[in-house]
Amino acid sequence: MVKEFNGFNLVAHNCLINANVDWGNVSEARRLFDEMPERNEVSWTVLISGLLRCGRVDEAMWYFGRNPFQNVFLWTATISGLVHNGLSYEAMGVFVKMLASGVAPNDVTFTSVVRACGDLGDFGLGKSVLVLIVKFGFEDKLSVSNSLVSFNLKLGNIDLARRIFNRMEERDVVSWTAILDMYVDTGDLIEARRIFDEMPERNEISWSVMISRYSQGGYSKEAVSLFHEMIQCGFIPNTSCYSSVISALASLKALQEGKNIHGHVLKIGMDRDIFIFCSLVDLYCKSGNTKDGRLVFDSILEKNVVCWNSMVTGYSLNGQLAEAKELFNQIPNKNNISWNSLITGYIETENFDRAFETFNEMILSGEQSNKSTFSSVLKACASLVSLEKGEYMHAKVVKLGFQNDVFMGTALVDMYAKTGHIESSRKVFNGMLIKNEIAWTAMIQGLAENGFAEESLSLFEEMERTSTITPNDLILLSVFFACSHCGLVDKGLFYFNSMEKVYGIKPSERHYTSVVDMLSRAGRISEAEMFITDMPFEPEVNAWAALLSGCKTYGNEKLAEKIAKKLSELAETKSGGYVLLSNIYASSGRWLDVSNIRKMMQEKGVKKSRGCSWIEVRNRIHLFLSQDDSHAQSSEIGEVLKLLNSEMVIL
DNA sequence: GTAGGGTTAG
Repeated sequence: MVKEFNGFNLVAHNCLINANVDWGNVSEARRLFDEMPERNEVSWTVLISGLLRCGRVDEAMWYFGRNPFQNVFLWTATISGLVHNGLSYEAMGVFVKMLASGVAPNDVTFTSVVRACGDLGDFGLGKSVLVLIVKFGFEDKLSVSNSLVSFNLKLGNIDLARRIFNRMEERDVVSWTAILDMYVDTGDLIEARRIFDEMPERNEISWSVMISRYSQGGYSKEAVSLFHEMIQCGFIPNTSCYSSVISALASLKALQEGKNIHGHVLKIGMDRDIFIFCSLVDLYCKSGNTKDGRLVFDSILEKNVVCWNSMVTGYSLNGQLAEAKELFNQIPNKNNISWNSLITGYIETENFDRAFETFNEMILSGEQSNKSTFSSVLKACASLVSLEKGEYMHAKVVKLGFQNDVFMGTALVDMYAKTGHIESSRKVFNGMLIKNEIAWTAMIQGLAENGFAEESLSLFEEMERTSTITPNDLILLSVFFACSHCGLVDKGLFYFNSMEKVYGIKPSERHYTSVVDMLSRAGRISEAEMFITDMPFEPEVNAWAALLSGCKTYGNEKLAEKIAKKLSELAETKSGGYVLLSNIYASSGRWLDVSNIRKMMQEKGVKKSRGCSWIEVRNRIHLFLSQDDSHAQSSEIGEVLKLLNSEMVIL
């Protein structure tokens, strides 16, 4: 029996309110509700949950306070709505009031309440709720068990989550997806994939979990191929899948395929999803196309801070720092990622002064610097060889409690190594709780480049003995460098020969050059010559230079002449060739040849990067370029230099 | 009225 009043129908009216909320017409929904001569509990529930769904919390709570009805639906709708708006604390408050009012919670109430406990990260609270769940008899409800599994996963109680999962009599796609996410979270993507393949049922969310985690974990190719598989299996990808796969394509710089998906997304009308659009901005920018990235960015109607950051990063990555800075200034609600993006951009373009300036501004603005900030800024200290700044940053890292982070440790190891303080470097390295491949690389490389060849090699051997890490191309380069500098040629050759067979790494030009250097330094000139001619690709200019320097040390005039000729041919095509050749002539006192080459370079318009050095005095970097006296005190410095020269005694 | 998923920086 439908109740009629004033020619209106109460049930139909409630439906109309709901429909208006769904269409985003919240004001109309409110008007309809306010003008109703009579309302039942459904009217109140529909309006309040609708307002909460649209994020209009204050209005919703205003109505909630005036609602005359007592029923579990209304309480539950309000609790879940608050949780959805990130107001878990308030949600728990409503739950407590609900219990006090005498209305009994049901299974749906508990799923929301457990989620609130998870969002609050409060294990004790969760345990108290569990007591209530048992008291009301919902512990075996599938949805409640699922929420308990997720709660424990979120708080890191993996064993407990697993136990609840194993104890469940009934499992659905949600349970399986939660447990899949557990393996994904612990970084065991292989086990995660096994679970995924064996799941009795999959929906688009299970697919999206697997795809997004492949994408986030840097397994871009796997993400893309799983996406294709998903479509072949007849599933319709949701927005999450699209944003993840676009992000993976961005990492792969697969512009064409990304464009195809862009077109498809527009066609099916997913053109309002901010996640997809952030990834699209990233796609175009990572492929070097900031213009199109900007077009996509400008087309986003309601920009959030993430898409602003994507665009700033895009400009930064492509060296367009002026554009990056301009856009950065316009961000209405910057977060620390915005700052980090700009700082990284300055560092990548070697604008270290600007990087530090921006870092200081960041601190002054009250923005929290995080681990990423320091990992960038420490890199800048390393590039500037600025120990003073580096130590200052180290102190800040310790003060903020970041010192046990593997990224921090690695950045510090590298900074101390690059500034020549290998002892501090070792100290940081030894104190690191977790050492990954990059940390080992930094330390082995640091030792080798600071002349501690034996130590570098023994650390490499220690890594092989004590860790599961397999050497990468950079580590091997350092190993060759070390072998070369302590005359362990045969050892170096042994590792070179193991590269492909044992470690599965194809030697690059730089590895070959390193071996040429190793042989030349040891005086095994003919072997070096043979090696260079047998290389599978065109040798680097540096390889010839290494051989030439060996010839000179060991007095092989004939070969030296041949190489010099070869080098002058190469100089025609390779940009660094002229510079190298002129240096070689200079070192053997052939000044006429040197000046000829310089002339040739000028005529051909070849740019030589200028010689450059700097010192740090009282926390300021003083930069000096060759043939340039723009330093403010250059004339005084020149005078002092003259004085020092006159005082020098030639022995 | 419910539980599981997504975008940016190192």
